[in-house]
Amino acid sequence: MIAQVILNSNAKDLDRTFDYEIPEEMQDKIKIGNRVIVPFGRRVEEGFIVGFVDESEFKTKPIISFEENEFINEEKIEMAKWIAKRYFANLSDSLKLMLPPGTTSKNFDNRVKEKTEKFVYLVKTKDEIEELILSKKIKSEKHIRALRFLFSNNGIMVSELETLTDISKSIIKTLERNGYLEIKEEQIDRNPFANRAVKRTKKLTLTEEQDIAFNKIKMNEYKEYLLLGVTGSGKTEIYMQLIEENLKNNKSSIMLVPEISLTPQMVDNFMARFGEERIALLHSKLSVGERFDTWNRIVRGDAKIIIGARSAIFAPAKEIGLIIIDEEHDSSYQSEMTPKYNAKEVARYIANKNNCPLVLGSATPDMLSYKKALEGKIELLELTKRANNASLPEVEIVDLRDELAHGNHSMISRKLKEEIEKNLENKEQTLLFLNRRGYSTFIMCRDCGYTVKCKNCNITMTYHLKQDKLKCHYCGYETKRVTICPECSSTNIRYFGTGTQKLEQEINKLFPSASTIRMDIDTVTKKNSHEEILNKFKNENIDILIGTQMIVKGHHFSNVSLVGVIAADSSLNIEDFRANERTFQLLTQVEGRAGREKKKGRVIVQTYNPDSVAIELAKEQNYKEFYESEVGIRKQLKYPPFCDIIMLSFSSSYEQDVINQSKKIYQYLKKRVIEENIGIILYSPVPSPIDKIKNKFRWRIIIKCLYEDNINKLLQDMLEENEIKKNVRISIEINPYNMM
DNA sequence: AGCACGCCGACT
DNA sequence: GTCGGCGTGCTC
Repeated sequence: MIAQVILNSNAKDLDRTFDYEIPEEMQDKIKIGNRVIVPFGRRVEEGFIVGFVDESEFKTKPIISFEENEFINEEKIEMAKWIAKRYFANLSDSLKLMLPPGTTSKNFDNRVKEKTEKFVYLVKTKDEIEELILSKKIKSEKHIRALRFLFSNNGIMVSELETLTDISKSIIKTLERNGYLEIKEEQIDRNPFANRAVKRTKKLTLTEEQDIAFNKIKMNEYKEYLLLGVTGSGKTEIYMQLIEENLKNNKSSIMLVPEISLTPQMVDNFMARFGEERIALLHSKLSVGERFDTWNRIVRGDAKIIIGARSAIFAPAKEIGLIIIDEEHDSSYQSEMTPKYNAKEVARYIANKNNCPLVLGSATPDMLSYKKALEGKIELLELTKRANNASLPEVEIVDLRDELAHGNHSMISRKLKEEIEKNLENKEQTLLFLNRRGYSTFIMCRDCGYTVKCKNCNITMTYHLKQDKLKCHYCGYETKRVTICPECSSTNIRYFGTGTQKLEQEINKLFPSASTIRMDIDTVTKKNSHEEILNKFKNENIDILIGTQMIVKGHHFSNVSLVGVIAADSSLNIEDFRANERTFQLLTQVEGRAGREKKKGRVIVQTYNPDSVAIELAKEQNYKEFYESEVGIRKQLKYPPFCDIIMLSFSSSYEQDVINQSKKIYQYLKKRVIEENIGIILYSPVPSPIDKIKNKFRWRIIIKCLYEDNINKLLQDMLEENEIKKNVRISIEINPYNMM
């Protein structure tokens, strides 16, 4: 017997099986999915057995060693093949999705131990690291890249030495030897959800609407449901009771939530209902060791309730009986890293194979989901009332053009100012939402129009007040503040646009006695500070919380009675066909934060486009009407939900190579499309909206079509039949959310 | 992806 | 003469 092995490598040339002889003593023990060590050329590689054949046309070498792997079986291999094909990824990369992240490595001895206790701190600030790199003391590109990667977590890297790759280890050791960084070992508890004592709760009585929805969902049958419910309508209670139902059948449930709403508050709810020991929580802040432990609890069947972000869909659950996707419209379900899979599509695949229901929940569904619901392909379940009888908040739209006309040039309209004052008087809390971080979003010379751009990326740099620096939000590059225009030497430099930092400053000036706290990526960095900020806001009764996206998802603030949206237009003016949809979704979410308990909430939405349909309809959370108004445009312009968008992205350090490569591919596609009369809309290659990021030039080809087997075949052929220059990277994404 | 082979220039 | 640059090709 011969074993077919997929090597643990992401090289394109190695994306196929290699045959190996099975030594006598392994014959009856070795199985599909086993992790093996094999000789390869004159080195040794790690891989996984994906099949057996009787004989091989190659002269085979024997497997060196094998190890049981509970996470991979024939089903998982089949799923990995499906993913590799559908999303144009390596089989090896797709297979890795089925393993706890960070547990594959070149060296067997490096693998994670079940309990990891020692952590390594590399104590240096990001500034010091950049300085070090600039000083040219470290010459190797590899070392620099590794350093940047290791320190991407805001200067302090926390990791378990055991889990680092050999290369990283040796780099760290070398750097330490030369005194460039310090290593400290310490034992800490890094899981924000560990050891939380929560009082157990019992299930609530469902409202009539909830009860109807709940009873329509049938277990043990593959079917898709769309739970459309206004914010605060009690979708979570339905999820919990479905999970309870599924537990009675002794089956596992997977619930996906956007990473950002995987908050301690939400988790407490589930732990209080089901008990910590039955829940497996998968989120990005878990260390490799913790993740490994959690996967083992799942594979052993100890934890039958799996809650996590996108990648939790690959958890090794035993007998899946229910999949829930909360906030199903959220962009985080589309992976931007290879394999660029969509968790909703994967969930559908898994639900189908396991013959179980798939429940999609949202107040503002993806237009495709709602279209399918209207067509009867998904069963629509509706919740139109808020569960605790709270009324929807009172929303007022303020026209900022009016403010300007009345000489108010500040970010806070007179109405919003008035309402904040009222709240301060009544000792109620206020939430201010602005979808931009930093201080000023761009810096321009008033005399010649010069704007400061990042030297690595073709975008404007954002000014950050606290560090007094300009930052690139794409690559993290920082530079000093510009006081003299490098083009015309003028000192008439102006800072335009506003971010959360400036807003905070302005609020402090306007309301000197009010206490404020800011939450955005710049203040949420360490493992717990997300929760710390929210706790502080709640417990210390801070008057005003200022923040970006992250304050709007899933939080429940009982004393917040006023929400201010500083600039509703910021998501309206982006160059993306989803601009209206995003604005509607965001506003609906934000408005849902106001007055979720007894008090009636007030929302002030500031905008320069008060007539925008998205803004107007979000006021009443009128999803259906919004859908009706938007669907016509989508149909006319051939956008989702009427067709799929395929984005072929080309990037390279050499501009001419990207251009030539994209043109060559375009010619190939055009020829095939004409010759074979394939019904797609193929656009010529153009530079991406941000045409340079991290010193890589970026071009793209957009295709509009229904993504079916023949299109997949066309693109697979394209990759196979065209010689692609080594320095050019091609990536294919189906229905990307980020079109920049 | 590694790693060796091999073909050319440069240098103790 | 040999050391070392990186283009090419192969790994079951």
